[in-house]
Amino acid sequence: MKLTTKGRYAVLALTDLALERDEDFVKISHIAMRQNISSTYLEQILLKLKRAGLVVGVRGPNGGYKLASEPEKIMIADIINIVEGKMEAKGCVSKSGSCTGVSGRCMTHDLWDELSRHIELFLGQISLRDIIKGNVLGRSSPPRAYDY
Amino acid sequence: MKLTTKGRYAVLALTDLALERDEDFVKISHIAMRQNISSTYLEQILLKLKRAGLVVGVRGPNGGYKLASEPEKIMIADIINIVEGKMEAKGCVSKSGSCTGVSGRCMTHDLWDELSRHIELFLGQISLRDIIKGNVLGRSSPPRAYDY
DNA sequence: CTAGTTCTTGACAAAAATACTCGGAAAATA
DNA sequence: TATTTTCCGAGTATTTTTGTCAAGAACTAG
Repeated sequence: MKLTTKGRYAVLALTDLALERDEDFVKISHIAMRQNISSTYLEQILLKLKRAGLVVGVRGPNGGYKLASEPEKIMIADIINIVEGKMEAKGCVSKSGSCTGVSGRCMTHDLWDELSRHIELFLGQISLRDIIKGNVLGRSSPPRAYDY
Repeated sequence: MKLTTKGRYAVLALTDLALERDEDFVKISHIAMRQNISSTYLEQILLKLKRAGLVVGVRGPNGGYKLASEPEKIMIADIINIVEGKMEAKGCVSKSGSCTGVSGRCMTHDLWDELSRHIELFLGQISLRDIIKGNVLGRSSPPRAYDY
Protein backbone atom coordinates (compact mmCIF):
# COMPACT_ATOMS: atom_id res chain seq x y z
CA MET A 1 0.00 0.00 0.00
CA LYS A 2 1.11 3.51 -0.65
CA LEU A 3 1.09 5.95 2.20
CA THR A 4 2.68 9.34 1.71
CA THR A 5 2.25 12.73 3.31
CA LYS A 6 -0.68 13.28 1.01
CA GLY A 7 -2.63 10.52 2.66
CA ARG A 8 -1.59 11.57 6.12
CA TYR A 9 -2.46 15.19 5.47
CA ALA A 10 -5.83 14.12 4.17
CA VAL A 11 -6.66 12.17 7.30
CA LEU A 12 -5.31 14.98 9.42
CA ALA A 13 -7.41 17.58 7.63
CA LEU A 14 -10.58 15.53 7.81
CA THR A 15 -9.98 14.87 11.47
CA ASP A 16 -9.72 18.58 11.94
CA LEU A 17 -13.02 19.04 10.12
CA ALA A 18 -14.62 16.37 12.24
CA LEU A 19 -13.59 18.22 15.37
CA GLU A 20 -14.86 21.55 14.05
CA ARG A 21 -18.17 20.09 13.02
CA ASP A 22 -20.25 22.73 14.77
CA GLU A 23 -18.77 25.59 12.76
CA ASP A 24 -20.37 26.06 9.39
CA PHE A 25 -17.40 26.00 7.08
CA VAL A 26 -13.74 25.75 7.86
CA LYS A 27 -11.18 27.54 5.70
CA ILE A 28 -8.20 25.78 4.21
CA SER A 29 -5.91 28.35 5.74
CA HIS A 30 -7.18 27.57 9.21
CA ILE A 31 -6.68 23.86 8.85
CA ALA A 32 -3.28 24.43 7.35
CA MET A 33 -2.24 26.63 10.21
CA ARG A 34 -3.58 24.37 12.94
CA GLN A 35 -2.04 21.24 11.45
CA ASN A 36 1.08 22.96 10.20
CA ILE A 37 0.66 22.00 6.57
CA SER A 38 1.30 24.01 3.43
CA SER A 39 -2.06 25.52 2.59
CA THR A 40 -1.55 25.45 -1.18
CA TYR A 41 -0.69 21.80 -0.98
CA LEU A 42 -3.71 21.13 1.15
CA GLU A 43 -5.90 22.72 -1.53
CA GLN A 44 -5.07 19.94 -3.95
CA ILE A 45 -5.86 17.32 -1.40
CA LEU A 46 -9.18 18.76 -0.31
CA LEU A 47 -10.13 19.22 -3.93
CA LYS A 48 -9.80 15.52 -4.55
CA LEU A 49 -11.79 14.75 -1.46
CA LYS A 50 -14.46 17.13 -2.62
CA ARG A 51 -14.64 15.60 -6.09
CA ALA A 52 -15.05 12.23 -4.45
CA GLY A 53 -17.90 13.58 -2.37
CA LEU A 54 -16.32 13.24 1.06
CA VAL A 55 -16.42 16.95 1.77
CA VAL A 56 -18.42 19.93 0.62
CA GLY A 57 -16.71 23.13 -0.45
CA VAL A 58 -18.16 26.59 -0.68
CA ARG A 59 -16.44 29.62 -2.17
CA GLY A 60 -16.40 33.19 -1.15
CA PRO A 61 -16.27 34.88 2.24
CA ASN A 62 -17.45 32.64 5.05
CA GLY A 63 -16.77 29.78 2.68
CA GLY A 64 -14.63 26.78 3.34
CA TYR A 65 -14.99 23.07 3.77
CA LYS A 66 -17.28 20.81 5.68
CA LEU A 67 -17.63 17.06 6.04
CA ALA A 68 -20.24 15.68 3.69
CA SER A 69 -21.45 13.10 6.20
CA GLU A 70 -21.13 11.93 9.77
CA PRO A 71 -17.62 11.21 11.04
CA GLU A 72 -18.59 7.63 11.83
CA LYS A 73 -19.47 7.05 8.19
CA ILE A 74 -16.14 8.17 6.80
CA MET A 75 -13.58 5.40 6.83
CA ILE A 76 -9.86 5.93 6.69
CA ALA A 77 -9.45 3.48 3.83
CA ASP A 78 -11.73 5.61 1.69
CA ILE A 79 -9.74 8.74 2.40
CA ILE A 80 -6.44 7.12 1.54
CA ASN A 81 -7.79 5.47 -1.57
CA ILE A 82 -9.04 8.75 -2.91
CA VAL A 83 -5.97 10.79 -2.24
CA GLU A 84 -3.28 8.30 -3.06
CA GLY A 85 -4.04 6.27 -6.11
CA LYS A 86 -6.03 3.11 -5.50
CA MET A 87 -3.76 0.75 -3.66
CA GLU A 88 -2.66 -1.91 -6.06
CA ALA A 89 -1.51 -5.40 -5.41
CA LYS A 90 1.99 -4.40 -6.32
CA GLY A 91 4.89 -6.74 -6.68
CA CYS A 92 3.25 -8.37 -9.61
CA VAL A 93 1.99 -6.68 -12.66
CA SER A 94 -1.74 -6.87 -12.44
CA LYS A 95 -1.88 -8.86 -15.63
CA SER A 96 -2.71 -12.41 -14.94
CA GLY A 97 -0.30 -15.02 -16.18
CA SER A 98 3.43 -14.71 -15.88
CA CYS A 99 4.70 -12.19 -13.38
CA THR A 100 8.22 -11.08 -12.81
CA GLY A 101 9.73 -14.50 -12.86
CA VAL A 102 9.69 -16.97 -15.69
CA SER A 103 7.31 -19.80 -16.23
CA GLY A 104 4.56 -18.36 -14.08
CA ARG A 105 6.70 -18.85 -11.05
CA CYS A 106 5.65 -15.85 -9.05
CA MET A 107 5.35 -17.27 -5.58
CA THR A 108 5.15 -13.89 -3.92
CA HIS A 109 2.12 -12.69 -5.84
CA ASP A 110 -0.31 -13.98 -3.24
CA LEU A 111 1.67 -12.38 -0.46
CA TRP A 112 1.39 -8.80 -1.68
CA ASP A 113 -2.14 -9.43 -2.66
CA GLU A 114 -3.05 -10.60 0.79
CA LEU A 115 -1.11 -7.80 2.42
CA SER A 116 -3.12 -5.24 0.50
CA ARG A 117 -6.32 -6.91 1.55
CA HIS A 118 -5.13 -6.97 5.12
CA ILE A 119 -4.37 -3.27 5.23
CA GLU A 120 -7.56 -2.35 3.46
CA LEU A 121 -9.51 -4.42 5.93
CA PHE A 122 -7.88 -2.66 8.82
CA LEU A 123 -8.26 0.89 7.59
CA GLY A 124 -11.74 0.13 6.32
CA GLN A 125 -12.84 -0.56 9.87
CA ILE A 126 -11.67 2.70 11.39
CA SER A 127 -13.69 5.86 11.03
CA LEU A 128 -12.98 9.51 11.67
CA ARG A 129 -15.08 9.20 14.78
CA ASP A 130 -12.80 6.49 16.09
CA ILE A 131 -9.88 8.82 15.65
CA ILE A 132 -11.35 11.78 17.45
CA LYS A 133 -12.58 9.51 20.21
CA GLY A 134 -9.23 7.81 20.51
CA ASN A 135 -10.63 4.37 19.78
CA VAL A 136 -7.75 3.17 17.70
CA LEU A 137 -5.10 1.66 19.88
CA GLY A 138 -5.06 -2.07 20.40
CA ARG A 139 -7.27 -3.03 17.50
CA SER A 140 -4.71 -5.08 15.67
CA SER A 141 -5.31 -8.78 15.70
CA PRO A 142 -2.80 -11.33 14.54
CA PRO A 143 -3.55 -13.01 11.23
CA ARG A 144 -5.16 -16.37 11.20
CA ALA A 145 -2.53 -19.08 11.47
CA TYR A 146 -2.48 -21.64 8.75
CA ASP A 147 -3.78 -25.06 9.74
CA TYR A 148 -1.27 -27.65 8.77
CA MET B 1 5.14 1.13 5.94
CA LYS B 2 7.56 1.36 3.10
CA LEU B 3 7.47 -1.27 0.43
CA THR B 4 9.49 -0.78 -2.72
CA THR B 5 10.95 -3.12 -5.30
CA LYS B 6 13.89 -3.58 -2.99
CA GLY B 7 11.73 -5.32 -0.44
CA ARG B 8 9.89 -7.30 -3.05
CA TYR B 9 13.09 -8.36 -4.74
CA ALA B 10 14.45 -9.44 -1.39
CA VAL B 11 11.49 -11.68 -0.69
CA LEU B 12 11.58 -12.96 -4.23
CA ALA B 13 15.26 -13.81 -4.00
CA LEU B 14 14.94 -15.54 -0.67
CA THR B 15 11.98 -17.49 -1.94
CA ASP B 16 14.15 -18.59 -4.80
CA LEU B 17 16.84 -19.67 -2.35
CA ALA B 18 14.28 -21.53 -0.30
CA LEU B 19 13.23 -23.49 -3.36
CA GLU B 20 16.78 -24.28 -4.33
CA ARG B 21 17.67 -25.44 -0.87
CA ASP B 22 19.16 -28.74 -1.98
CA GLU B 23 21.81 -27.10 -4.13
CA ASP B 24 24.84 -25.96 -2.20
CA PHE B 25 25.13 -22.34 -3.19
CA VAL B 26 23.09 -20.35 -5.63
CA LYS B 27 24.70 -17.63 -7.69
CA ILE B 28 23.34 -14.12 -7.81
CA SER B 29 23.29 -14.27 -11.57
CA HIS B 30 21.06 -17.33 -11.51
CA ILE B 31 18.56 -15.79 -9.15
CA ALA B 32 18.60 -12.59 -11.16
CA MET B 33 17.95 -14.45 -14.36
CA ARG B 34 15.19 -16.65 -12.98
CA GLN B 35 13.40 -13.79 -11.28
CA ASN B 36 14.17 -11.25 -13.97
CA ILE B 37 15.95 -8.79 -11.71
CA SER B 38 19.04 -6.71 -12.37
CA SER B 39 21.87 -8.80 -10.95
CA THR B 40 23.98 -5.84 -9.88
CA TYR B 41 21.02 -4.43 -8.02
CA LEU B 42 20.36 -7.74 -6.41
CA GLU B 43 23.93 -7.78 -5.13
CA GLN B 44 23.21 -4.80 -2.91
CA ILE B 45 20.13 -6.42 -1.52
CA LEU B 46 21.68 -9.78 -0.76
CA LEU B 47 24.59 -8.03 0.85
CA LYS B 48 22.31 -6.42 3.37
CA LEU B 49 20.62 -9.71 4.05
CA LYS B 50 23.97 -11.33 4.55
CA ARG B 51 25.14 -8.69 6.99
CA ALA B 52 21.97 -9.23 8.93
CA GLY B 53 22.68 -12.94 9.02
CA LEU B 54 19.74 -14.16 7.00
CA VAL B 55 21.87 -15.65 4.26
CA VAL B 56 25.39 -16.97 3.92
CA GLY B 57 27.61 -15.91 1.04
CA VAL B 58 30.64 -17.75 -0.29
CA ARG B 59 33.05 -16.47 -2.91
CA GLY B 60 34.93 -18.19 -5.64
CA PRO B 61 33.86 -20.79 -8.19
CA ASN B 62 30.86 -22.77 -7.01
CA GLY B 63 30.21 -19.92 -4.62
CA GLY B 64 26.96 -18.10 -4.16
CA TYR B 65 24.32 -17.63 -1.54
CA LYS B 66 22.41 -19.92 0.76
CA LEU B 67 19.76 -19.44 3.41
CA ALA B 68 21.25 -19.24 6.87
CA SER B 69 18.38 -21.13 8.45
CA GLU B 70 15.23 -23.08 7.74
CA PRO B 71 12.62 -21.42 5.53
CA GLU B 72 10.04 -21.68 8.28
CA LYS B 73 12.23 -19.61 10.57
CA ILE B 74 12.62 -16.70 8.21
CA MET B 75 9.73 -14.28 8.47
CA ILE B 76 8.78 -11.79 5.81
CA ALA B 77 8.73 -8.92 8.28
CA ASP B 78 12.40 -9.53 9.04
CA ILE B 79 13.33 -9.46 5.39
CA ILE B 80 11.51 -6.23 4.72
CA ASN B 81 12.82 -4.56 7.84
CA ILE B 82 16.38 -5.32 6.86
CA VAL B 83 16.18 -4.25 3.27
CA GLU B 84 13.97 -1.22 3.57
CA GLY B 85 14.74 0.87 6.58
CA LYS B 86 12.96 -0.10 9.74
CA MET B 87 9.32 0.70 9.26
CA GLU B 88 8.58 3.76 11.30
CA ALA B 89 5.35 4.93 12.77
CA LYS B 90 5.30 7.69 10.23
CA GLY B 91 2.92 10.58 10.20
CA CYS B 92 4.24 11.75 13.50
CA VAL B 93 7.79 12.36 14.39
CA SER B 94 8.68 9.70 16.85
CA LYS B 95 9.37 12.27 19.51
CA SER B 96 6.72 12.24 22.10
CA GLY B 97 4.95 15.48 22.73
CA SER B 98 3.78 17.80 20.02
CA CYS B 99 3.53 16.31 16.55
CA THR B 100 2.67 18.03 13.33
CA GLY B 101 -0.15 20.06 14.76
CA VAL B 102 0.04 22.57 17.51
CA SER B 103 -0.76 22.06 21.14
CA GLY B 104 -0.19 18.32 21.11
CA ARG B 105 -3.23 17.88 18.96
CA CYS B 106 -2.05 15.00 16.86
CA MET B 107 -5.07 12.77 16.79
CA THR B 108 -3.75 10.63 14.01
CA HIS B 109 -0.60 9.56 15.78
CA ASP B 110 -2.20 6.45 17.22
CA LEU B 111 -3.60 5.51 13.86
CA TRP B 112 -0.28 5.26 12.02
CA ASP B 113 1.23 3.67 15.02
CA GLU B 114 -1.40 0.98 15.12
CA LEU B 115 -1.24 0.50 11.38
CA SER B 116 2.47 -0.18 11.57
CA ARG B 117 1.90 -2.68 14.33
CA HIS B 118 -0.83 -4.31 12.30
CA ILE B 119 1.34 -4.77 9.24
CA GLU B 120 4.28 -5.96 11.23
CA LEU B 121 2.06 -8.48 12.97
CA PHE B 122 0.85 -9.76 9.66
CA LEU B 123 4.19 -10.06 7.93
CA GLY B 124 5.78 -11.37 11.09
CA GLN B 125 3.50 -14.37 10.96
CA ILE B 126 4.33 -15.45 7.44
CA SER B 127 7.48 -17.39 6.68
CA LEU B 128 9.31 -18.28 3.52
CA ARG B 129 7.97 -21.76 3.91
CA ASP B 130 4.43 -20.42 3.83
CA ILE B 131 5.19 -18.75 0.56
CA ILE B 132 6.67 -21.73 -1.19
CA LYS B 133 3.84 -23.89 0.12
CA GLY B 134 1.24 -21.38 -0.95
CA ASN B 135 -0.16 -20.95 2.55
CA VAL B 136 -0.76 -17.26 2.31
CA LEU B 137 -4.15 -16.57 0.85
CA GLY B 138 -7.06 -15.96 3.18
CA ARG B 139 -5.10 -15.28 6.31
CA SER B 140 -6.33 -11.77 6.83
CA SER B 141 -8.70 -11.31 9.69
CA PRO B 142 -10.68 -8.15 10.31
CA PRO B 143 -9.46 -5.99 13.18
CA ARG B 144 -11.12 -6.19 16.50
CA ALA B 145 -14.10 -3.87 16.59
CA TYR B 146 -14.16 -1.32 19.33
CA ASP B 147 -16.62 -2.03 22.14
CA TYR B 148 -18.71 1.02 22.73
C1' DC C 1 50.45 -20.85 -8.38
C1' DT C 2 47.42 -19.05 -11.53
C1' DA C 3 43.25 -18.05 -13.71
C1' DG C 4 38.65 -17.59 -13.39
C1' DT C 5 34.69 -16.97 -10.68
C1' DT C 6 32.06 -14.65 -7.38
C1' DC C 7 31.14 -11.80 -3.67
C1' DT C 8 32.30 -6.93 -1.55
C1' DT C 9 32.23 -2.06 -1.45
C1' DG C 10 31.47 2.54 -2.45
C1' DA C 11 30.63 6.13 -5.56
C1' DC C 12 27.87 7.75 -8.98
C1' DA C 13 23.75 8.62 -12.28
C1' DA C 14 19.30 8.25 -14.50
C1' DA C 15 14.50 8.06 -13.70
C1' DA C 16 10.47 8.33 -11.16
C1' DA C 17 7.77 9.87 -7.46
C1' DT C 18 6.83 13.22 -4.06
C1' DA C 19 5.96 17.54 -2.29
C1' DC C 20 5.18 21.32 -3.12
C1' DT C 21 4.47 26.49 -5.74
C1' DC C 22 2.26 29.70 -8.83
C1' DG C 23 -1.02 32.35 -11.56
C1' DG C 24 -5.24 33.02 -12.63
C1' DA C 25 -10.40 32.06 -12.94
C1' DA C 26 -14.98 31.45 -10.77
C1' DA C 27 -18.20 32.11 -7.22
C1' DA C 28 -20.06 34.26 -3.20
C1' DT C 29 -20.58 38.05 -0.05
C1' DA C 30 -21.03 42.69 1.18
C1' DT D 1 -17.41 46.57 -7.58
C1' DA D 2 -14.04 44.86 -4.36
C1' DT D 3 -12.76 41.23 -1.40
C1' DT D 4 -12.55 36.68 0.02
C1' DT D 5 -12.24 32.07 -0.74
C1' DT D 6 -12.46 27.87 -3.31
C1' DC D 7 -11.34 25.88 -7.88
C1' DC D 8 -8.08 24.34 -11.49
C1' DG D 9 -4.15 23.29 -14.42
C1' DA D 10 0.44 23.59 -15.02
C1' DG D 11 5.00 23.86 -13.61
C1' DT D 12 9.10 23.10 -10.50
C1' DA D 13 12.27 21.55 -6.89
C1' DT D 14 13.56 18.00 -3.92
C1' DT D 15 13.94 13.40 -2.54
C1' DT D 16 13.70 8.59 -3.20
C1' DT D 17 14.08 4.78 -5.96
C1' DT D 18 16.46 2.05 -9.00
C1' DG D 19 19.76 1.02 -10.76
C1' DT D 20 25.14 1.12 -13.10
C1' DC D 21 30.08 0.95 -12.86
C1' DA D 22 34.71 0.00 -11.60
C1' DA D 23 38.03 -1.70 -8.70
C1' DG D 24 39.17 -4.99 -5.15
C1' DA D 25 39.18 -9.14 -2.16
C1' DA D 26 38.49 -13.95 -1.30
C1' DC D 27 38.09 -18.34 -2.76
C1' DT D 28 38.51 -22.72 -5.66
C1' DA D 29 39.64 -25.75 -9.35
C1' DG D 30 43.06 -27.39 -11.98
